[in-house]
Amino acid sequence: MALTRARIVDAGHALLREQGLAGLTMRRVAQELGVAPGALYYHVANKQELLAEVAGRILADLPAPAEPRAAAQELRKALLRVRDSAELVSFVRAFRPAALGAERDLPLVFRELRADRARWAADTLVHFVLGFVAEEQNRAELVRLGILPDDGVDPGAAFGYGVDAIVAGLQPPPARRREASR
Amino acid sequence: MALTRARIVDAGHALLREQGLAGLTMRRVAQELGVAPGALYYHVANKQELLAEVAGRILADLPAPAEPRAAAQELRKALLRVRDSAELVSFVRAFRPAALGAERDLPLVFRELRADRARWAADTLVHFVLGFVAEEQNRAELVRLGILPDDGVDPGAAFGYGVDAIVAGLQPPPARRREASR
DNA sequence: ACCTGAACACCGTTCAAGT
DNA sequence: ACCTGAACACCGTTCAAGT
Repeated sequence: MALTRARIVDAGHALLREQGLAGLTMRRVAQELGVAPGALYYHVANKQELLAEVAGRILADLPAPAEPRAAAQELRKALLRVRDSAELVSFVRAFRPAALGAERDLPLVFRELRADRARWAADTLVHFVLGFVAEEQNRAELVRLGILPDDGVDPGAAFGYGVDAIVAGLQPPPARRREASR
Repeated sequence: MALTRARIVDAGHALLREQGLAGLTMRRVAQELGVAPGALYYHVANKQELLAEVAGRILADLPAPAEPRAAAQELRKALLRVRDSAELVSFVRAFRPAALGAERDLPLVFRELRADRARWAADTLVHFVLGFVAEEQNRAELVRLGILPDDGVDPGAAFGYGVDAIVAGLQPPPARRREASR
């Protein structure tokens, strides 16, 4: 079975899901594929490039956003499927600005709300989601390591509260507001 | 000069400021202090504990928040003084929940706005700030490495836009709203 | 073209031994 | 009590050499 870029990304994706960012090393990817570590560098320039590719996989099958609150919920759901993914996506967003999955189309949704600042509005919501889920996943890792007890609290309610507030605040200014929620 | 916990944290803080998270290693901290790496472990349990202490330093001299928007601006300003600090603070928040600096007092500010959900409201704002600044700092690191060109765009305006929207959305529900901004 | 073997310059952490 | 020296089990990346 030939070593390909796709197989390397698959192995990286699986490793991230199962072991988190600490378990996603070039050497382990190589081991998983039964090749020497150096072999990876024939198909991938460096670890950063692999991480970018894996981040793409995580957001690949996000449904096209129809409404901001649903989009935020879907984004969180996709992130929670893979350990440490919020941190990774934040990192990759820094050099692939907003070209990730259906998150890319979020400004289109906000265009109807406020055509002037659709990009800023979408980024505001996304930054909240990433900040929220990053902390959520960091805590989950600490619980897994036995450093923190599982307090059994579901963060979903706090998340929904934040999303509702932000989407409400992103509506056009109070002066000419029409159908705030729907 | 005796090796103390405080001197170790100082060295870690300096290293983070100057070299970022990648430059903050136990071995470099030891080198900076002229001791063997193992010596650190007599004063600090592990790297994680050192990171938590450094995060405390970063937020130590935040002014007490009087108003949400000012608090968000101050938090961003404090974070931007130290490379990679948003990621670090997010990590530390996961196991020292909201015990960091004056950020701790933010719920008090929101209590006047909506006593019911002061904690969630404060966290919503903080998660946005951390998500925003994390991406901002990740981008800055990539520019420093020459991987990304400096596009010269000031993120301050986008940040202010997001903060304004979120704080507006965090007001009590539209039905009984009084003096939304002041 | 594609991969191996071996190396280089690093990591965090532990621990016997010294003082 | 406090620190050194040396080791252990790792990293990402490079590169001559093989096929």
